[in-house]
Amino acid sequence: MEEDLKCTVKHPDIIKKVKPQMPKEETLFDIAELFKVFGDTTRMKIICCLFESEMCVCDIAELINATQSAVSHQLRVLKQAKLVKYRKEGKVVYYSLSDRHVEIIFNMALEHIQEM
Amino acid sequence: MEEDLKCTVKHPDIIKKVKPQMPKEETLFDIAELFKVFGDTTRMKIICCLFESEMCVCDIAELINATQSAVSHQLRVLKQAKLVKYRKEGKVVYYSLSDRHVEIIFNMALEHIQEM
DNA sequence: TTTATATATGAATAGTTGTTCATATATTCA
DNA sequence: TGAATATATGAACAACTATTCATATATAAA
Repeated sequence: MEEDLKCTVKHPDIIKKVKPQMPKEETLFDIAELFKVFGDTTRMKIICCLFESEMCVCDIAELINATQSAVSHQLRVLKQAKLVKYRKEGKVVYYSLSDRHVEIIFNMALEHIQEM
Repeated sequence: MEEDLKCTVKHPDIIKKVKPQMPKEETLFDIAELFKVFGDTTRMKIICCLFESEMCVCDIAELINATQSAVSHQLRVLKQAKLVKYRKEGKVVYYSLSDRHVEIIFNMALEHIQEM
């Protein structure tokens, strides 16, 4: 039941300077939530499909070799994060990226990966 | 034990066009892994601390109000993802961002959040 | 209205992950 | 050498998440 030993602060001046520059707790939470959505291979694949054009659920499933159900569940997550939008045409639902940010964020990560 | 019903492909032409443009499985996996690292509030806070200047473990812990142990564990994750680097000075270990990409990716996400 | 098909969704499960606690290691100083 | 301090790390646990299976809903066509 030992508490985690606290080290003593080394640079109170730096802490004092950095503290007010930190984004709000809520903002950091939202950003982490957004990245969480990107942080899954299935969702990443879905996003990549949509770089080219809108696509319906069953074509996505076929393309990334996943079940319709899995794709549908993940599309819901992407929809909630406002990363994709959709339109219905009869029975078929077409999904597409909701804005260009998604691709920019993706490419930035790709660059980082490739430099490592 | 019913298999997930497969829908029939709607647009074989689109699939044929998109398929070769998809990044390699391995690349997508790596990118998702990278985003996973960003997808945690504690790690996000640590990263934000380091935008301003290098910082030692106990100052980070104090600044984001977390235990030394939690910070240390998360710094290891960030280190493994090559998002931070460190230098040792006696007992004290100073961490800093390993490149500017981190800040760019962060800002892109911030923009996305703020437009929603 | 019945049948077939596209998509969505609830529940269960297995796997993953973050924190905590306890302790190890490394370094400095007396 | 011994005490104090900074950091790292292993194990355990709780919380979360992605997939699967089963089924519901919605639309179209016969």
